[in-house]
Amino acid sequence: MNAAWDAAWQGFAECRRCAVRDLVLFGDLCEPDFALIHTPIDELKLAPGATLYTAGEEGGSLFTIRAGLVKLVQFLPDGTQRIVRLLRPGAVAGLEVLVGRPYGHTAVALQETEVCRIPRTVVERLSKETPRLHARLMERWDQALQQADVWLTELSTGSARQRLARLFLKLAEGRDGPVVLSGREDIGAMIGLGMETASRTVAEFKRARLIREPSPNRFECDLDALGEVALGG
Amino acid sequence: MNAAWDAAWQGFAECRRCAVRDLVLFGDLCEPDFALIHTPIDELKLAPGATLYTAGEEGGSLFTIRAGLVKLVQFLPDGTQRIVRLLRPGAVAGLEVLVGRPYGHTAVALQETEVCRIPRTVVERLSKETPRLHARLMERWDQALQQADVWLTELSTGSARQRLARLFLKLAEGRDGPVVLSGREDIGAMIGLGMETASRTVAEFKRARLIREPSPNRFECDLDALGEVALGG
DNA sequence: CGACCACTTGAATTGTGTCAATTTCAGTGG
DNA sequence: CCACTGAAATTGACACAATTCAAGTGGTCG
Repeated sequence: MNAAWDAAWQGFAECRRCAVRDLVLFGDLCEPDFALIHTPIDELKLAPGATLYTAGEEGGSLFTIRAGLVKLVQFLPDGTQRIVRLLRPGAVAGLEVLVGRPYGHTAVALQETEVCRIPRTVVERLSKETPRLHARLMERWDQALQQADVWLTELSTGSARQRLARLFLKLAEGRDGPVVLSGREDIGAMIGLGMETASRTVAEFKRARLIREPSPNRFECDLDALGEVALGG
Repeated sequence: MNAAWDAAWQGFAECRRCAVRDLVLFGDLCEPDFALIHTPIDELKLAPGATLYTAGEEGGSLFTIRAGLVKLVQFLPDGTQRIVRLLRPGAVAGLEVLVGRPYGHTAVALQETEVCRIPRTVVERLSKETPRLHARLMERWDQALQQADVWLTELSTGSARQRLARLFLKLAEGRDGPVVLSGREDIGAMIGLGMETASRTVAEFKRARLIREPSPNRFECDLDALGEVALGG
């Protein structure tokens, strides 16, 4: 199954006029730089559950997330899966292709998601010509690394209640709408717990009115109360 | 307490003649590039337990590890600490200074360790002039990120026995001598377990002859047997 | 309507955390 | 030389939290 089949092609990107350009990779480029982009940059739209790429694939492209939410999944020797990171708008997926590695994770959309597919060659070419891109690239590496550390210290440490509370806080931060997820299984895979424990703890939070779930997998959170739980227990 | 006090100054580095140059950051530089290094690069020697830098410090330098072993520690809100990564020869510590962030961790030597202190300005200057350094830098970002993922999936998942087995395997890989560590507390902090559980599990491994500890904190490992435990339970 | 799927809930089991007592060992000073 | 001290490691007992297995609920879609 080719990953591209999951994605609907939306058109060629006009980076120059991109609405979220300063969020993403090409924010600092100036007019002459754009002339260096010779390979088309596709805009893709992913339905929830669609696979962007699969671990082990030799990837020719990296992706900037324009809208939505993407999970990076890693499979353990015993078959179970663990969600290693979440990518939100502005983040970049597949940076590892820049060092010649195959994709290290499987990337799956959790919501309606829009991405730009940037061929590796484009980044490499720009990288040689303009130093402006370097800063952005390093910021993205740093972003990813910082998030990895957070997941280890905050989402893989402490009791189930603490982890779940921190997860909701993370997902809610810098956003006003509800937190949208994709099921109990994924919640467990993010905080390193079994599905049943995740379900139980979510139910408990609902009873305690820390969260509401007006429609399936859409959560409204009481941030202050969750903050208490995240620390205390 | 200044972190520099923990370190003994060894001299100015002669990068051109560095014995491990191709391991580290400047492996691809050619003769004219070295002329661009105007700020001295110090060589430091750290005793076990010495602090290289502290989380939150505004760091002016990054460090390449020439020999030894360094832990990156992050402190949790409740005061406990978690070891997020280990740096072995060839790795780079403090990459975050390149994006203008203060150090994100506290870096502490676990063994006798040698490092080179490279001022941020040197890297930035070289970065502007030669693209050869970029590839190396990205490799190091990638290395760190990959290790972060491994720690999450292999050292923070599964039973205490599995985690400990995987830890020893990780530390033993690509090396022939014994695995040298710094105490049970640290073992626990690496695999996300309490000190008592770490101690108990180490004792159990010794009884089962999976490991031997001929002198304190030096471990000889039966890799095959540990491999079994890492998977099965 | 029945099949299927995700979620919920229950009960028993196991593992890990916690608190506390004890041992070992290296270092210090009488 | 030996008794003291303090730090790190070990061990035991107990409580509790999470996994596991299993049964049951609720919804959606053919």
